[in-house]
Amino acid sequence: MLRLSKKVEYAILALQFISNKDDKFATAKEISDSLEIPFEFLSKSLQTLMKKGILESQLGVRGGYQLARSPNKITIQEVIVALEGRSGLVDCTYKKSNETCDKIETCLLKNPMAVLQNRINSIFKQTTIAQLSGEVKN
Amino acid sequence: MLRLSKKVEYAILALQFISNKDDKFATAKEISDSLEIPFEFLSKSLQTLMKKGILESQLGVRGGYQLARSPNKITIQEVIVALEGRSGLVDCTYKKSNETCDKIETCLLKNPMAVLQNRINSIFKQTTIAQLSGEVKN
DNA sequence: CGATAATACGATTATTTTAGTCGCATTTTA
DNA sequence: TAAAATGCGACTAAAATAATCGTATTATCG
Repeated sequence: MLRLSKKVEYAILALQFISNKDDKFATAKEISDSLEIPFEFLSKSLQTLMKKGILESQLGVRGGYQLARSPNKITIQEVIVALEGRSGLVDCTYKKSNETCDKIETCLLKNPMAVLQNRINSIFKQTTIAQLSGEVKN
Repeated sequence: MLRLSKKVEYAILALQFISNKDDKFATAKEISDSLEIPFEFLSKSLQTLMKKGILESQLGVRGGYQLARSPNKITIQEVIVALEGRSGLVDCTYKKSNETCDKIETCLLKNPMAVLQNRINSIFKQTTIAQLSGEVKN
């Protein structure tokens, strides 16, 4: 509950790892070995991050992944959205406007939850990969 | 992902309902009918909230539930903790101190995530049932 | 050119968590 | 003493998450 999925958790660790390698390419194998993360599982997340423009990949023999931009420009929010799609505290806060729930008129949850959601999102938007590796101040 | 469970969602709605009934007892049946929530499922949550001191119950025929204290003294955080037990963004932020994960020395996730967790918790601690029914300001 | 080391990607399976149900016991009141 | 309620444990169902498998494609190096 209110837990980050392994997909996101692994991805953040991997991004830190890649970030620390700096200019060289990091291979999925190398990352999964170092961090003891299932290779196939990690690979798919890296591929997703690539498609979303967070990572760049190089195919073939000396290939691998590198950050598409500076780690202080990559927020956790982006990583979450990339890997999970948009999500909300309650279903109705991320439903498209046309699929309204049938209790919409009387529901006392949607608006206040949307507010809380925004506050939480803003925490994730403010936190970058670079910050995580350094200290995060409270 | 980062979604409130139905248990918590229903419980919050139920607490709002009970709060609006004021001094009278609200029965689980009444609540589940009004809010269209599965009766048995809701009942268990209400019983848990009772054991945790958020609700008071009266057994027998004219029985039911009422708030154990004013709705502005009941935070969402309490409801979440009551129903889910403590939870964290990543496993290690809620593991007991003795069951440390084997990557503890090199892990770059635990401390920063604990910080984010605290920020999120503080949002939930600041939000009461009374506030939800009124407006929640951003 | 061909072997090898890498990513790309869809399909499938396994595991865990969440949601919901059932049955029966107990309590209280009218 | 019947009826209306909560209390509680065991069970089942469904959904989400995590992990695996198989195979195709791409690029480099010798």
